[in-house]
Amino acid sequence: MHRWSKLFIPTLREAPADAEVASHKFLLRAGYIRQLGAGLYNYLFLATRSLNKIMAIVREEMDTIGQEFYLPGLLPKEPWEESGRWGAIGENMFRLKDRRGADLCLGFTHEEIMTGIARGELRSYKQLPQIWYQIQTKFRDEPRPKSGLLRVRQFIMKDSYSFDLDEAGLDRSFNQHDKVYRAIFSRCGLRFVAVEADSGAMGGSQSQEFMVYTDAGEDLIASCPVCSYAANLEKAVSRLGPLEEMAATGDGKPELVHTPGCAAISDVAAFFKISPASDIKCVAYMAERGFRGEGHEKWLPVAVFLRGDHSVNEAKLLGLLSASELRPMQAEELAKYFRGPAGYLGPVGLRPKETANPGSSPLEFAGGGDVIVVVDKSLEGRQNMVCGANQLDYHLRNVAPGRDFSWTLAADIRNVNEGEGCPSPGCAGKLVVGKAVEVGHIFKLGTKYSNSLGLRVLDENGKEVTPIMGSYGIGIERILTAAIEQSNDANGFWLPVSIAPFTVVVTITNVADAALRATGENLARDLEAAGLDVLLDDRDDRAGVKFKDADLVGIPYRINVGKKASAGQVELVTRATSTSVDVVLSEAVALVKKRVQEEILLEESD
RNA sequence: CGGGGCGUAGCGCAGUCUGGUAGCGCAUCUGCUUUGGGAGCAGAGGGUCGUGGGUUCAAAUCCCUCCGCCCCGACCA
Repeated sequence: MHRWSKLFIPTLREAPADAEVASHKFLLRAGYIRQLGAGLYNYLFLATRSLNKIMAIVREEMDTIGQEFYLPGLLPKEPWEESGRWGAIGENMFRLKDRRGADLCLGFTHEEIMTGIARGELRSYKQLPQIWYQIQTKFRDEPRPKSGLLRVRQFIMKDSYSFDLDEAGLDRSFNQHDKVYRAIFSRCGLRFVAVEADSGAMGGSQSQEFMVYTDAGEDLIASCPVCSYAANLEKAVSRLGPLEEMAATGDGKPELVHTPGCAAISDVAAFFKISPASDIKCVAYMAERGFRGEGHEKWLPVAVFLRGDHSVNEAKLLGLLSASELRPMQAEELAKYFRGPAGYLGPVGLRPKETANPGSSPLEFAGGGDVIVVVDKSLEGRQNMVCGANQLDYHLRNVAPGRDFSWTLAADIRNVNEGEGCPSPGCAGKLVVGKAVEVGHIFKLGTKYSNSLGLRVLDENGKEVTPIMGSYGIGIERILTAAIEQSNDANGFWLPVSIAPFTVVVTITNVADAALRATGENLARDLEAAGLDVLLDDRDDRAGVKFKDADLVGIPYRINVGKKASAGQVELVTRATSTSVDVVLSEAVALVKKRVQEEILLEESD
């Protein structure tokens, strides 16, 4: 039996000053974790119990579709060179040398290693499909660790990898993961949503994230309250409402207008008495293609045009250009490519580069032209717009995209705004945007790794084929942090029974009273015999101290053994609702069991 | 890496501007009282003031170096 008096549960009355988000504060205060360094935490007793329960659920569910492995965290360079990621990943990978000077890294993710195993062993289509997974420590040299366990440099991940013969097989593996992930997060008591996600510059056809809404999260999610549409803002699209075009002036051709001091969109809109939606905003970037090392292309000029009331989504732009990095153009570059200053940039008169291979990825650009001109789709077909004239203090009006200027690419590169129309066909809902934390991600990889590492099997015709892969991740600590973020108050937090370090704490209000003590001991033993995880608070402290601690540390149920015990009664407190009921001592075990059972059923039915 | 902030007892902080005995609350230890919402009284322990250097009779305090941590921006579980 676990006796609080013998355990190391260092609770804090005050949170350390540098903890900002709720989960970070409470994990520290409740004695779950202690910080070792930036993005590095020691997990103490309670955290370890909770994480073990989470991993047990993950394992149980994953075992229904896959096989558990355990790979090294310390990895040689060679597989990463074969895939090209030794150079591509850059600073985010921890690198080291062994005593002989050989390059090694700390495991960041394991596509290369799993694919290497497959390459060495898989020979026939008859051996497919395979789903291999592991629960293992990952190391990432994050540019900025933050928010306690939410973003760290060492964390536990369940990662799995699927190998299939064809697209249909990949669909099955992907859907199996989708189903299993939903079961895992439900059983962990999370209120989550599955959203469409960006698959990044790496290609890949489909990508879905599992998100838990919380202000501590770093992602923005657009979702429709009417239908089931939900997407990461990096990927989200929307339907725009109808717009009234401005009337043309003069002969309807572009007309130069003196607009002194009107550098900002709001100034321009006020000057012309138009809505920002009728103004063309310009954002000028330099884009880097390829990655440092091989195949590196130097900075390319990119001019992005979109509606004045819209903003550029850099993730979409990166994907569109197959670029690895973006930075704003500097003043000399603006002068070179636009011959005009910031605030008065416009598309008219630019010479757009042409794409050498329209529609394919990665895009290549033909010679000729000065700058890659990207136009947001919402500008297509517009009339009589206002834009910068590429000279100080002048704008153009009566500008029609397509008639008065052309472009290299027209695509969706803007951020969705809250209130815009849901993109689902026939849906009239208006999108809402909320912050969320990512707890899982499932991803169709395609043949990137099987190709680069040379994984082939023979199909039924004896022909060599390249298996198609998926990769799938769950952040174990993030399940715990997300659970805390979604269930806390001023006094502490409460975890779902499934992942709480203990299910019930038996609080003996006064251990100096031998009768109370005996009652508490017996009750705790009976609860344990009934299969519950019990913590007996037998500390020689005042009742108030023990109540405060119990409220703090995330245990969902508490039984007070106190003044009514002599009358054969104890008190069952439900932390989530802060409500208590008196219960006859002899019925206490059954009641707790019933509550726990109900909660588990509720979570599993989500 | 760019920008902002911080580093003084286990935790939260004051002291730094204006150099001169290192302090407060909580926690800890001992004793007595108390015992259903972070007890009271009495006593005690605990500090290379992040590091290194400089200025000075004298540095937590002024100057420089380095290190660490937190927050805001580009990455991801």
